Amino acid sequence: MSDGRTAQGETLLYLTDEQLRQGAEAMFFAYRGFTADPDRILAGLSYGRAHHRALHFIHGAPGTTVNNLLNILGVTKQSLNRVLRTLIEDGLVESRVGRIDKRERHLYLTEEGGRLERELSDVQRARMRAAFRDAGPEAVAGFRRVLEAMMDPEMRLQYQKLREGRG
Amino acid sequence: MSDGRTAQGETLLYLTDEQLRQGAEAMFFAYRGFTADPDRILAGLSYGRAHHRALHFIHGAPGTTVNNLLNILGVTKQSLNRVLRTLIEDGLVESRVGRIDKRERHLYLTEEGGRLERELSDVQRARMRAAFRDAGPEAVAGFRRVLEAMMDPEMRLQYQKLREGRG
DNA sequence: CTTGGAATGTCAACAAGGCTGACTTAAAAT
DNA sequence: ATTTTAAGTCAGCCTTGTTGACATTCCAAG
Repeated sequence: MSDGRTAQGETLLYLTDEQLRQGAEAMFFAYRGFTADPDRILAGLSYGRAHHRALHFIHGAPGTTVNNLLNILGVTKQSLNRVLRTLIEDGLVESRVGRIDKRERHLYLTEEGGRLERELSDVQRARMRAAFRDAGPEAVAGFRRVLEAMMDPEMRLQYQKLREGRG
Repeated sequence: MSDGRTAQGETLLYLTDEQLRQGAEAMFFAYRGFTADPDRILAGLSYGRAHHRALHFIHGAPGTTVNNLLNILGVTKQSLNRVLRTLIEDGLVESRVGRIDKRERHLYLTEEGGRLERELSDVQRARMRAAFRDAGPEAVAGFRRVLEAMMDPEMRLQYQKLREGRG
């Protein structure tokens, strides 16, 4: 309907509205699965998905500033601050004043914060590992190529920067 | 780290913790992109993502019951009811009492509801179409294989049932 | 026919986690 | 000296999820 030349051959068959619709539903259901396991753990503490995301990215880029984290997460500072404050109060995250620029706060996981981050990412990785194993290496390459193409350009930059920063 | 045999060869290289970590981040950033365009439209209308999801699945399975929708969306009936009520009040969704079982309510999009659903899915499909086109058919096949493997088994059943129901 | 259970709807209360707007403090940059 | 930036804070609002309690309607089994 939207481009009117779906029967042109195999090369375009995967771009029919029905295929795109299935892709959207796959994203919806898969994302639910993706977050389900960490969510179960977090429900027992008094934390949520937002805390998990903060722990995840602080773990991945120790010493990151609040502003940098803000850009990665794409939320307001008020929203992030609420989450960050509880994590600092509970001793999961440490906030150090910058040496070069003393306005900045650099964020690090404490030992306890590292433990929770690991617990959360372990269950999430377990599911992803199983999915990757089931689907095979070529499917995984395609999975990543499509997801990267689906990101907003700015988010794609953030994503690539994180990858480079770790190798 | 978690399984200790990452250097065994190419076949397992894609299962390193770092690869899984990147997969998780790709999911996070891509899902943001996936929802960004419909969210922008909804923000102007006093509706949210929950309304979009309801419209989407009613469109895809006209006449579905409330209970069926509940299972697909995975939320409580109270939560769905709040969303559904506003959509019905605003004339976007019609709720018909079942003929065979009069306890059931069958849900249909009105003309206006269909219009909004199309507007939302058009922008979402546009992004997905571009991503699929950039990534290529084989990547798309892999994308779907991995997402399907990532779902909870019950959700995978729902997903497959929806696919069958439409061909 | 009565009763139990299922499907639906509704009310109230609550929490997480988004948002805006206004404002402060400290430090860097101009 | 002034302006801008980074961070934090307070207050209030919205969406969307949750529980729990309860009413209604209706099918089906006893």
